[in-house]
Amino acid sequence: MSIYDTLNDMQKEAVFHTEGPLLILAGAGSGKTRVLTHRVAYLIEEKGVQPWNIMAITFTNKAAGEMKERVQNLVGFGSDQIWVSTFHSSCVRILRRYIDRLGYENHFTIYDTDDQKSLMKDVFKRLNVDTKVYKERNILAQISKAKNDFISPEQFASDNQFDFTKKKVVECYKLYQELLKSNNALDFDDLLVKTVELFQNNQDVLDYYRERFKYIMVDEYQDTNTVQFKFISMLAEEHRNLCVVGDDDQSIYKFRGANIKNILNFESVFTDAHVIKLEQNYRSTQSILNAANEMIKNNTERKAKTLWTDRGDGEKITFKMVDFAQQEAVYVAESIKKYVEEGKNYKDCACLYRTNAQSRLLEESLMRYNIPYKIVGGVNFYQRKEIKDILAYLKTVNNGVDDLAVRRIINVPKRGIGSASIDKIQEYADTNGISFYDAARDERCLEHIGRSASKVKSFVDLIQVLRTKNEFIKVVELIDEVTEVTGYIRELEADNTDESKERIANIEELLTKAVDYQMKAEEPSLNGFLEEVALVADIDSLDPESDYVVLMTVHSSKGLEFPNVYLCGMEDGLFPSYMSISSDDPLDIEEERRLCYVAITRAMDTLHISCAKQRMVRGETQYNKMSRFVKEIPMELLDTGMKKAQSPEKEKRRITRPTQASSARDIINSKAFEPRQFKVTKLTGLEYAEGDRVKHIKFGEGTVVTIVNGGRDFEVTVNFDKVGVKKMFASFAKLKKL
DNA sequence: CTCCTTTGTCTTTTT
DNA sequence: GACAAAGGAG
Repeated sequence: MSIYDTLNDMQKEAVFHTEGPLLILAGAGSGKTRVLTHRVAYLIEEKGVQPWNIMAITFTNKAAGEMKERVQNLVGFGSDQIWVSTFHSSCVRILRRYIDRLGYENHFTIYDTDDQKSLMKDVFKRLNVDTKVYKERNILAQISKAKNDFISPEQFASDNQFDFTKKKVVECYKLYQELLKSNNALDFDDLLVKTVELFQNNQDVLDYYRERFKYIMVDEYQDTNTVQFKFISMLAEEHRNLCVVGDDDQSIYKFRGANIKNILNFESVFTDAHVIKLEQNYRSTQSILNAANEMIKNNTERKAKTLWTDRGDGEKITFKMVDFAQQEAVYVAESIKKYVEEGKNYKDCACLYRTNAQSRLLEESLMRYNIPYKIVGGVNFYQRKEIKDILAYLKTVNNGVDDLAVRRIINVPKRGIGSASIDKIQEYADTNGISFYDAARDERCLEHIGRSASKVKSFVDLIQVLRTKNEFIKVVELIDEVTEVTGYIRELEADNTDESKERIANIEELLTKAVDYQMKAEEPSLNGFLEEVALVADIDSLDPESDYVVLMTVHSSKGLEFPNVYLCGMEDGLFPSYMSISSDDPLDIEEERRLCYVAITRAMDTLHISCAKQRMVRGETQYNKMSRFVKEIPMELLDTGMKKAQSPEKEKRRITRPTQASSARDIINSKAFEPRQFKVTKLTGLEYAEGDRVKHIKFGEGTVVTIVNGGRDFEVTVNFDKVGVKKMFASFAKLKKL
């Protein structure tokens, strides 16, 4: 009996095939992580491969951590020598050692999206770009696309030399790169690009890593882009032991430059590649798989596969259509409540949606029902103002070359250094070819700026003191020092609002993370901390120990599984998104369908699909049809909740019931559970009485005729001047007394 | 220089 | 509808 006996035949084949290129087409839930971990174990224990000769690349830090842990359980000895990490952190590790060969300093900083945007703003200013014509986001997207395809600014220029619309973009790309370099910074895409450049120009470095990584494995291969492909194929070229695992049906990151051809054409690039399909699913019921299979069949660009399981049919998929988006949220909350009352756990439930904006309604509803929840994604912890401010201080202390960071905090908290002074310092820096911080330190520069000079001086002194201290103290203490000396915390405390309290809590959270880092890291350093912080995704913070419902986008849910899944907002225009419907490229819809496939296959036991006829999007009401994807699921797999109705008469009634009333009822019901801490207008005691003049948002002004206490809510009858008598629920009508 | 109001953009998804 | 950026008043 060996550890490999638990694998099925196909999985075994994948594990035992260790030499040469291997493509594993692993359907959702087919145990690909098991295969990967067992393969690592097999390499070490049966093939005598040294652990440090193995590299495994995953998509998220979380996946990397999980894989490490599972390998550890299988192998035990030496597993910490295996290089298990994401593309980005692998590259950072390599670049920290060798990037000086490309003329950067080894302690470079990593720019996130916000930093990129500010830098691009700077570029626009310097190039006199009309912000009415060009958008930072748009230009950055084009640059990112170029980088993902490994196109340098020069190449990009010559590719587009006859395209006048691209002329500005070309200039921006060039200057953007120059500024990044002078700030000693790399953006996310650069991490890959620079590593590949490093390999191309330094044979010795490439040889070193080729020798080191004799066996390479890549997870989520369908989401790799061209640079990433270059990166791994360069590394694997000599030993050719490249094993990639992926599912073309789960390729959902085209917008980020993922090249689905990497997986579809793997066999034509590596002609001797062995291909293995894993189609047995160990996660979901057959009903769920059937739904997923039937839907994904509608895609043209895919390698045919059909998932199956021996788990049995299981329950049908519930489908619920409601009138208003609010009701959908209530429905989900009630359903979760029932689920938990059956003795099950919150943490087994997940609410998935297409866009982050949808989380709000769900959040409010879950709150009312006292259901613990956690939102993944949205505004990333590290994107919050206070966190970015503190980190900018740390960056400035660590590396005064990052102009963005310095400019961000030179007047935070306010110390009387306005934009005029900042501009002057920048000007001085530019003309003398030095960094912003060095300019601020320069006596001669300060002469130009008059009154604020002393203030700039004291800022510089502050940083210098922190720098000196940094030599002796830990990261945690440095953060404490920063928040203390600058008066950052004091200012927030003085504010004493809910918001400022939350900010302080966030800063404390950052301190916890720093302590965490301090204990975990082999050689803790300020630089190391900043680096780790730059590469974490929100999904990495999911804690399997605590019991809460998880809310996230379908994108974030990739690679996860939950016994009970709610798929919300299944409406045409939302999912599939309006963008993909109106696109002239039919492949855009296919990408959405794959996304939907990912969503459905997250579910293990039960899946609930819901949609609303009416919903507010971007401040305007939208009326959407049920998603076309739902229609692609065979009816017999769906439980619409209609069956129990005995007579067709009854059926008809529930459909034609006035929408306002039913929606009001749901909202009232939801309020019955409302714990005290939430600010919702109390139902007892209306601000108006019979005979009062009131105003309704839609019907205009009118006179209250009667108010009837209907138990949970008041039923108000109003005679409106323009539209006549209307009956409505008080909590829903939101009448204002005049 | 700071604070307040107005205006505009966003919403598709993220390492 | 929410939030950031820009513009104007003090």
